[in-house]
Amino acid sequence: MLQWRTGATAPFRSSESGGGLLPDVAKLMGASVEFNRDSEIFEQNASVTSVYAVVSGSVRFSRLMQDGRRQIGAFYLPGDLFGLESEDRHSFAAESIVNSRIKMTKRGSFLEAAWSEPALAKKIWAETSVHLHRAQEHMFRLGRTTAEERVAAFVLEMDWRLRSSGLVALPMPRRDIADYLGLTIETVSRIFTLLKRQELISIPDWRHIAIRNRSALQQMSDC
Amino acid sequence: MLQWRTGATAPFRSSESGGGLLPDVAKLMGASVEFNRDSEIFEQNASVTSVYAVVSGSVRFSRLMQDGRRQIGAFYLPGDLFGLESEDRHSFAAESIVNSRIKMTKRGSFLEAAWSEPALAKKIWAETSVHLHRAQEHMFRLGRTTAEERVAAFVLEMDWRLRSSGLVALPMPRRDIADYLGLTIETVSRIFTLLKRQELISIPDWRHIAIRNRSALQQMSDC
DNA sequence: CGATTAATTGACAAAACTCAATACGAGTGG
DNA sequence: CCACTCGTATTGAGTTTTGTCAATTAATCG
Repeated sequence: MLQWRTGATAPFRSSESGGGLLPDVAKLMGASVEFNRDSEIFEQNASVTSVYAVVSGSVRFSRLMQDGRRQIGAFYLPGDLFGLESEDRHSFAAESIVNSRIKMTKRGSFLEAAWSEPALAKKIWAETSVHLHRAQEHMFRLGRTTAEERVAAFVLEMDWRLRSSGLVALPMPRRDIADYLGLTIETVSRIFTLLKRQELISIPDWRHIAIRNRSALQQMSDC
Repeated sequence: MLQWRTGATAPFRSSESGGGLLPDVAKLMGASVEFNRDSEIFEQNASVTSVYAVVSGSVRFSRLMQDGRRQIGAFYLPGDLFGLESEDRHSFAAESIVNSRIKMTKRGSFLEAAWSEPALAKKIWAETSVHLHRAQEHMFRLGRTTAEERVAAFVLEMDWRLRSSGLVALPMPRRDIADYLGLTIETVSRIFTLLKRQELISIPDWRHIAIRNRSALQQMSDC
């Protein structure tokens, strides 16, 4: 069976801060572990023990309510560091969406190493700051944009973050997309169909979106 | 004229991480400056120059779209540090909601001091991590909860963060509440009226909310 | 090739939004 | 001190967007 991978086993790279962030940090990470599709990396409310980095595959960072409503706070893709939190407990869970290779290190030793060297301390902080920045962007989307704008932005975000210039191989099912965008799967599906009819995208199969009119998508998603 | 203040001029305190975070950081901050009601502390897209701390008053952290839609990403209240970002440009603006006293320091010197001392570096990171945590909480609210749940959570959040056990003096108008919660002012107003009719709160005047049934509010807002 | 899971489509319902009217309150001037 | 004005909040009526529930279609996996 062909293992599903989101892009190649990419070298570490920070998506927003222009490269060069993670190579140093990567030295602090331990050996990599394979997580199967849909397996839990850490549970919601579990105590924080480790820091993680995605080598290949992809991870959803999600939070569940008692009644089953779920919000995905982020997707972690190859090159992303995650689980780097100062709190004692995770307020979101992390699950591998597909078979994924994840590097792990105990948080304590990771941080001790980090604080001992100013340049590294700065990078750890900058990484957290990037995550904060992304969370704020996403918050903005969830608060103030239409379903159409969210889906358009999602396609562009995935294209950018997976570095898949034009043909996006989505590692996640519609359910995850919906829970990320604060919509239902039905709405996501309808908007995909709409964008297809407007010839902004095409959908060769469920897991691929091809961008056919990038500037129109950008205009639609622009904030 | 009586100046509007959100609680007393409180000593620094970190809301989530149990106190003791900011006293050390406060030493790094410069002199305080008074910002008038509705004045801009930094603009959206402005380059990042400084780090700020609220001494008294309150600040909204907001982002505007071309067509006028606005999302408030956070409210900063006495004791909060803000503007601590690794990016070069602000993607949100910061404006004082009421007359506010703000301490400021150049980011460069602040960070240099921080990195030179591991304990301090750790606190700076932890502070950013707290902001990240709040952003994720808020993201969850915006994505997956009803108007009623958002408003209930808002009242409790303000009560907690302003340490106003039961009688909340809201520093911000309905427009800001709405833009924070991703709703319209009409919806916020209707929900306040609803909560009042259910006797969960009372509204002595526009700027005050009295909590009358805390556990019911908690249940309503609970995630 | 059939069974199972995931995605799409359709019809209808509900939540929140828009636009308009009204009420309230703070501040100002008579 | 009272009346007037202006900004803000509330309330109401009707619309829109998105959600819900059900049926159908398309992939995937034995």
